[in-house]
Amino acid sequence: MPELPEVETVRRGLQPAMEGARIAAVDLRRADLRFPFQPDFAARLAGQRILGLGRRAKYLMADLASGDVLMMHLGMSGSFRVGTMPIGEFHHPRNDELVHDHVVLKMANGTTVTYNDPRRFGFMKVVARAALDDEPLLKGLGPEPLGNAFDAQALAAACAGKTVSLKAALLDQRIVAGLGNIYVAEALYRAGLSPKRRASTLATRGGAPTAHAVRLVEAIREVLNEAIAVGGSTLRDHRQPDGNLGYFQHSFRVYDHEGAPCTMPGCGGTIRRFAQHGRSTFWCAKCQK
DNA sequence: ACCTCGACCTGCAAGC
DNA sequence: TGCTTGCAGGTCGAGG
Repeated sequence: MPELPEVETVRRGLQPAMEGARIAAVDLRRADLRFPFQPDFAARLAGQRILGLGRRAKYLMADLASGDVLMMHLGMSGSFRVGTMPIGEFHHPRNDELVHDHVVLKMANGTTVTYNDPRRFGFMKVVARAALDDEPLLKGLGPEPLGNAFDAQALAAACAGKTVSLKAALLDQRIVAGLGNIYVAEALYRAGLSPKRRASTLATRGGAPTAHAVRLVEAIREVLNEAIAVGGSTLRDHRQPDGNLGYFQHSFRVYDHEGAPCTMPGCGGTIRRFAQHGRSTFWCAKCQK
């Protein structure tokens, strides 16, 4: 799924249809996604005006006039459509994809916002805004990688003493929130750091950031900003709500590039793939140390 | 407390 | 052609 740049792209695409609009009714097409919908889920949405649509990590957060917040997570294969028109110039939904339309928000102005998720790893949940600080799903989340709280100091402190690999640390949403398998690979490559390196090597014994930590923070910020600027990455499942494809997949330098030559100037290595923590890691062993 | 691994689900592509 | 296998952008909870 959708990592931070894709979720942010979805947020921006949904904003015009959702912000300021009122939810007239909610059509729940099944009782559960990753877990069951709350019994009062639809009732708490019906009739509510959406004041704003935000994002925290990979969660979309719709602020409702009632004081509730609708949290939405796209899992691995979740996506939205606005309206009933075929989505975009590149893609027309097939009938067998419509069976995965699980939630339809019927807005008072007549438009519909449809959540589709074949694998159903995504979910939605309503939480009182006043209770957000105690929300278990948000509680342990680390800083936003594009926010002020995320810097080399913070990354080093979070990694200090960690015996896990750098790859595992960056995928850990408690350390930094929003990265996934693609952008971790791309950031580590740009920073010239091995995914196998121990996370603790980003900090000195005193816990201060090393030069590696500084480089990595810059690489993370850079790759996320570039991806957001072009609408995220489009793999087989994901597309923007307006149907347009993201373009960042054309800018992948290592992810899904097994066997390709390393493009770092003067490197001459080859991009390799191996399994790490049950997921594919792509990297160049020659220039990532 | 840490860390690893399996589980959750469907669809697609590659291999036989 | 059809079957089987492995893989996919995430995360949680059980177990070591």
